[in-house]
Amino acid sequence: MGAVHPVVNLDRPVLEVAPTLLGAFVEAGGVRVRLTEVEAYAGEGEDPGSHAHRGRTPRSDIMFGPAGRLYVYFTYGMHWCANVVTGPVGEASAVLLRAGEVVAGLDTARERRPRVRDRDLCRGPARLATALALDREALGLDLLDPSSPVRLLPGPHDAALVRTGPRVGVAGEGAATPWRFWLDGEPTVSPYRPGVPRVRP
DNA sequence: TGATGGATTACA
DNA sequence: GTAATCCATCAA
Repeated sequence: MGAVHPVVNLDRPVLEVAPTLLGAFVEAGGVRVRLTEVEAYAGEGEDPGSHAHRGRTPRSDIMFGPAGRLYVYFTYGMHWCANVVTGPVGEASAVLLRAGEVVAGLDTARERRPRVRDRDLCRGPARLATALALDREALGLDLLDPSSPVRLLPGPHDAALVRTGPRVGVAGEGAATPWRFWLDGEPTVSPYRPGVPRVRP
């Protein structure tokens, strides 16, 4: 069964779910993070920036599964990034956890990310995954299961502070959609960097 | 089977 | 500004 008290109903369109995750907590590896920045990624054919754009593959498979699962992927040969799967089974979508504020387990987070200021501990998707010790081991975990090693917990959400804009690092058609959401005034929100358009020789 | 480039980060 | 550094995906 699903969660007794889901933080939000994740089994809805990703664009509705994504902004409501701001202010919620993710807890893993002894660290709790308050989410300040996320991005929505939709499914097959709808979103050129999505891993599921070209349909179901071994990697994107989990995005087609039930909402509330953790999707972690490896990129640039060294980094892990974490997503929350959303929407009904058969429809691929997920929310990338881009940044947050460490609100518990600060010492542990500092050990995992030495030599950076506290506000930079989770300021970026791969940094957030590192601070929470998320990697392939966490792929597919149920975030709504209270006994899960990685959990999504309700937190105060102020809709008036939500801002939107284009996603970071997404180029091409997918760059036009303002599917990045963040909380205004939060120092932990990552700096914006436009996607580099793919150039053909 | 080989080529390509990435939802990034740290450091010069 | 650019090196680091695997692997999913795709073309053949």
